[in-house]
Amino acid sequence: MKLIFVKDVAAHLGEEVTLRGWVRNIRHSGKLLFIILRDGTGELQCVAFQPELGEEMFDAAKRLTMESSLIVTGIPKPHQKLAGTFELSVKSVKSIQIAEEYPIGKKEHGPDFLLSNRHLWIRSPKQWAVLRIRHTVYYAICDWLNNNDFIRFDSPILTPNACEGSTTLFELEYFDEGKAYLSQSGQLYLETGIMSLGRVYDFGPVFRAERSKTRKHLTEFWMMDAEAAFVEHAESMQIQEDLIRYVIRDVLAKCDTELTILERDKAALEAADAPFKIMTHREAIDYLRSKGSEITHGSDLGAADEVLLTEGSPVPIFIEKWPKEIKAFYMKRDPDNPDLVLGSDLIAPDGFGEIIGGSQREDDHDLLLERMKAEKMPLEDYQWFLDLRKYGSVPHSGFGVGLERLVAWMSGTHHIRETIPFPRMIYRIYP
RNA sequence: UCCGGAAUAGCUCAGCGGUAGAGCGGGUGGCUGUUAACCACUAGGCCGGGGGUUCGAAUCCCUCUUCCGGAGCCA
Repeated sequence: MKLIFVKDVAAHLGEEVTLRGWVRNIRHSGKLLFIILRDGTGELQCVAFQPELGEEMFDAAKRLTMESSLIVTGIPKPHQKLAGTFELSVKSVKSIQIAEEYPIGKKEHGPDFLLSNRHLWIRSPKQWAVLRIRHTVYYAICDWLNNNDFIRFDSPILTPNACEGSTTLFELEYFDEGKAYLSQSGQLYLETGIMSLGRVYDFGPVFRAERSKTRKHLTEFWMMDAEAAFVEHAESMQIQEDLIRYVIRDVLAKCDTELTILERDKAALEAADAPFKIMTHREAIDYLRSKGSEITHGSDLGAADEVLLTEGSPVPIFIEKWPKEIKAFYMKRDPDNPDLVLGSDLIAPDGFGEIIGGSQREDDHDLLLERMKAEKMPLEDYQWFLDLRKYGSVPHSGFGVGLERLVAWMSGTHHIRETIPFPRMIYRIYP
């Protein structure tokens, strides 16, 4: 009994093999029975013929229901109807458990029902495909960083203070130390890491207690923050572009089946693997106004503006040099214009929105202190951060990639809630 | 938090003043090539909760609850 996975059937044609998995669907027509088996690596049609299986085993196999678990032995052969694919000629079927009436049917379902059944929904082909793309994107990011001298430097999730001070944090009691908060970004800690390791990154869940209710927001999401010493603004954007283009190529190379299941336009992804556009914030506003937007200079881009801006652009667009008022305290002033900061947002095509936020950091102690005072930040909580500007300060830059948004773009998934196994949103914490 | 929309069978929906419907899923039977298989039969309902209007309400009005979509904030 040779145990194999569905993905490997092509290598075992004509040879008796055993597979284990679940029933995606089952059909029978008299003495013929078709079981669509899935095992995590793929799907395989298993064909059982009553005279070959014997009446007893055939009748037992007919009692399998959708999502029943089973062990099936047979011989892989070319599919009789679909050229280029394979099917299993069944010798024996053994059920492990007969599934009860499965809640998720073959017809469409509403999002509320599916999210309430997320623990089962993840078995569906599109969810399977998205989660596999998530895996590929995650490791592509790590691969690129590891190959470009970045060292993994895990930042804490429990923190004594806010990173940027702007967004609402989840708060909890921390023994006798008072309040602690769930991290919304590991960035400030990463800035300490570069003074030891040169280039560092972290990758983990971060938390925002904002009452955001859009297809681009979760309260718990995964972010990769990278930070590099001696890297200035323009070089940082180049690093971001190289990283994202590597992810695109890796997803195209490894996830062809998944992209097909999701009906993702692969040519559009291929086209995105080209030099990214760079616009200043001022240029972006001018462009948007020329296209009919009501946006004014000095304002942040709304969701509709992001769509309008990237319309017709095959590649993502960097928006750089933002007004200092609407960006975080730690961003470095533009030496050519003190009203601007050397920050950039990377906007993905097709309305998938901002996938990276990055900037060169303020490395001058006094300018940083002045900015923190202006923001009325509790300075005693940030002495360690200010220390970095006292002991060998260097120019440095960093950026944060939102994993789910990147996966949404790669997979062509409209709503970010499908790009993480168990999405956390303001009105949903189950399952 | 604000602005829209929705709630009817397990699921997706139709019905929009006059006896509660379909498809899928479930059950029973039929079929040797099915692809969300097909065919026949069958079970399954406090029409989201509360209040009103009416001879009569799933249907009209008020209210509450829940969910969805969008905005803002951001990745």
